[in-house]
Amino acid sequence: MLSKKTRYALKALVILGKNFGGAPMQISRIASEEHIPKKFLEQILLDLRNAGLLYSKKGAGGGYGLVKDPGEISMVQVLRLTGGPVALLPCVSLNFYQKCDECDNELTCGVRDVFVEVRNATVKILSETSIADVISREELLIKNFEE
Amino acid sequence: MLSKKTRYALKALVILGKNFGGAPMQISRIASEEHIPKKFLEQILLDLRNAGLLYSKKGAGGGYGLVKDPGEISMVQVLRLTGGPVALLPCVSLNFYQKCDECDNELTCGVRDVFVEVRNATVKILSETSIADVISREELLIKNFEE
DNA sequence: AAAAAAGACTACTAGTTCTATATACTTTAT
DNA sequence: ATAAAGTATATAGAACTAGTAGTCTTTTTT
Repeated sequence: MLSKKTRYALKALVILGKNFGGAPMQISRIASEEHIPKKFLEQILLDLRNAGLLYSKKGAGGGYGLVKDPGEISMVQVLRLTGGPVALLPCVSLNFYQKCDECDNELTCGVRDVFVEVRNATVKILSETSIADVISREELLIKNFEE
Repeated sequence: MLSKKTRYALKALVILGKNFGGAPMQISRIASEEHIPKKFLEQILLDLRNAGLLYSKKGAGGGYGLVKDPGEISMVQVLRLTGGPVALLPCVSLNFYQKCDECDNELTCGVRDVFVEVRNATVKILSETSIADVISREELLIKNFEE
């Protein structure tokens, strides 16, 4: 399961993606539109800014905006930034690897082998999907929903 | 990430799968061979027994064994039994569904749409892979490893 | 220059979940 | 009878998560 932090980050990036090119957007606005606790969102956006995904502007009329085009930000990147390992086992994670201490030899572990496959499938989808893709999926869903 | 409970359950089922048809296997033996805390494993095996996957025999010479052929037990079944939702978002889970409270309309949520795809890919792999498959993968890995 | 708007940063707490252990009990084989 | 083994429940400790609070800094507006 993804943490709320990751979920909120994705939601925020989507709304900022829709706003890309416009004036910076305030934390409080994002928080209220997406029903995210404001103080929590502050921390998350700060992380995303420190990671170079967002710029920020202080003072009146300030706020946050995407640095890059939403098409250049992949979902997998967001998951990793916000601390969510993609893999289901630590011994299978590319970015948060940890040896399973109960395992004698992970190279011959059948369970691990299966979860390598799962991770590959997941990473494929999440690395091929950008924030821009999420936005266009959303538009499509809304269109179909209204019919 | 899967819980240790799920990991241990998978490991135990694999070793019991290798033993399928033989005499029941004691908890303490499984625990020591797989480096799993014995008391913790007790609880896990009990759950798997109550779910109908294992039989147990009390008293001297007792222990646990698989009820069904290892080819009939899928990995996804084990994950669900041991409480691990397969999906990365609660609103996407088939067996542990929960509404995302920050979401206005999940039918038009683009983020959710992507994670439905991820879940489908994961469930496909994990439902097509049985304990018997894990065992044969393991044999293959050992063969390749020894070369 | 003052005030207000907005983000930056750090610390903390409450709650939950996970992992593991402890204790007492029941059944079965010898 | 005794020992081997599973059954069942309770509980403790650790780690993590989510969220809150407070203070500081920067920028704009008046």
